[in-house]
Amino acid sequence: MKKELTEKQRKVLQFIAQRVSRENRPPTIREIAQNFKFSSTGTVRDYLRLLQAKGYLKLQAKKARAIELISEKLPRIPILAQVQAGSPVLSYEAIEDYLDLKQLACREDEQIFALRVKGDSMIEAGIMPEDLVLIRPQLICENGDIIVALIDGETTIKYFRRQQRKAYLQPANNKYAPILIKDNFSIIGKVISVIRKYV
Amino acid sequence: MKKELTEKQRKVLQFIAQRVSRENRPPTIREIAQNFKFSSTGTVRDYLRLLQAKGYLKLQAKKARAIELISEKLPRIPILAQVQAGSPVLSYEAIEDYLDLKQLACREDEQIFALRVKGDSMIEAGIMPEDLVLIRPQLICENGDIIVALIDGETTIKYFRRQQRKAYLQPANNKYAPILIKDNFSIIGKVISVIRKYV
DNA sequence: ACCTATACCACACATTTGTGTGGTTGTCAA
DNA sequence: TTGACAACCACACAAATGTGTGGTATAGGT
Repeated sequence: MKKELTEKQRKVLQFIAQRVSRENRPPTIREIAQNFKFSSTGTVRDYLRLLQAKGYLKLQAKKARAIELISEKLPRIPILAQVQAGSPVLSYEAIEDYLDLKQLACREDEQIFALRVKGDSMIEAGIMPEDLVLIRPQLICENGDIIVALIDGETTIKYFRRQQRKAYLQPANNKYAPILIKDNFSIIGKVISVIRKYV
Repeated sequence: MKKELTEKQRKVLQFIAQRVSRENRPPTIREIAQNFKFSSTGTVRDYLRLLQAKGYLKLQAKKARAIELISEKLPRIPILAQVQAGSPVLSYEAIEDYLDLKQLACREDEQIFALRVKGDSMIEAGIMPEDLVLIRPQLICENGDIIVALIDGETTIKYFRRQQRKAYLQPANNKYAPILIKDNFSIIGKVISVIRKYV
């Protein structure tokens, strides 16, 4: 079922994918023609039909911008199991999975939000200052969760630890001591993800 | 500049946003009319112009499906500067920015890929085992970059350090010693991002 | 009573856009 | 040499689509 693409065909497909990603809508046939300096719309139509025949996209007849990309065939961010010498060859065996950025934030109906980390209290858990942490709001949490809590009016990110009848907010930095939870405390949510960007 | 929407106007905007999200392209005027059972395209056009005037979207004249949503007005993942008590109220002042997952991987024409981290050699840089690191392939790098390199046939993530005429791969873990770069060495790319998911 | 805004409708029109027909050129394998 | 396929072009046509003009009805404010 899966058929290989020529270099040119791949470029056409990639152009469409870029447009969808950047402008949130597919290009028209004439926009594609313009990009590749084709003087005939027929050329593009032939490409589209070919790409459709090979299963890379689906066309809706007589609709404007009716190119539906088949997502499983799109260039995505592959998670590689192993890297070979030279330029990273994307051989089939090496691809462990694909990264889906959308699913980082899970469901759309959940009110996920992000916080920028201040301070080094979770540094031993790999949460560095200036990292972004994604938070799923929830009022209860389990022992060992990394949570965002409000204590004495201040936001803090810590491990949640329960021992016998007591609960603690525990930093991941031996410079700081655990905080016994008493009053003036509320849980904001659970840290579900950490994101860091370099430069 | 920012003006409030009526219930109906909000529903029209929401419908457009849903279509963009689900089908990766905006609806046509007639598709909107059909959804809301408007018998005239003029009705929809009036809504669109109104929404444009209020800053919720931008129309491109005489183009099909040319509705560009103004993203800052759409529900996204907000990066909060401060969190208030109770459920996180998304007050205007608290929102520092919005998280754009797409821009994590930068340009699409770059062959970004991801690796799952094995081992604890970069743990003091906040890169933990099982984290995903996004890699931008490049053959040269600067002093201090965190890079993925192939040394003696093995993939490794380290700091790249240059001193006088020598270059080292330096772990971020004092259990391990820096590795002097000699032969059998090639740079795969630079670590541009770190992503961690809990549960 | 008058003005403004929202929320529609009907219909014509022009442009955009997809589609069909019929080509050319070159390569590669049978 | 024939056939298949990639990679194009020119041009006409019809359908999809946005736009313009000119309406009606209702509600709220002044």
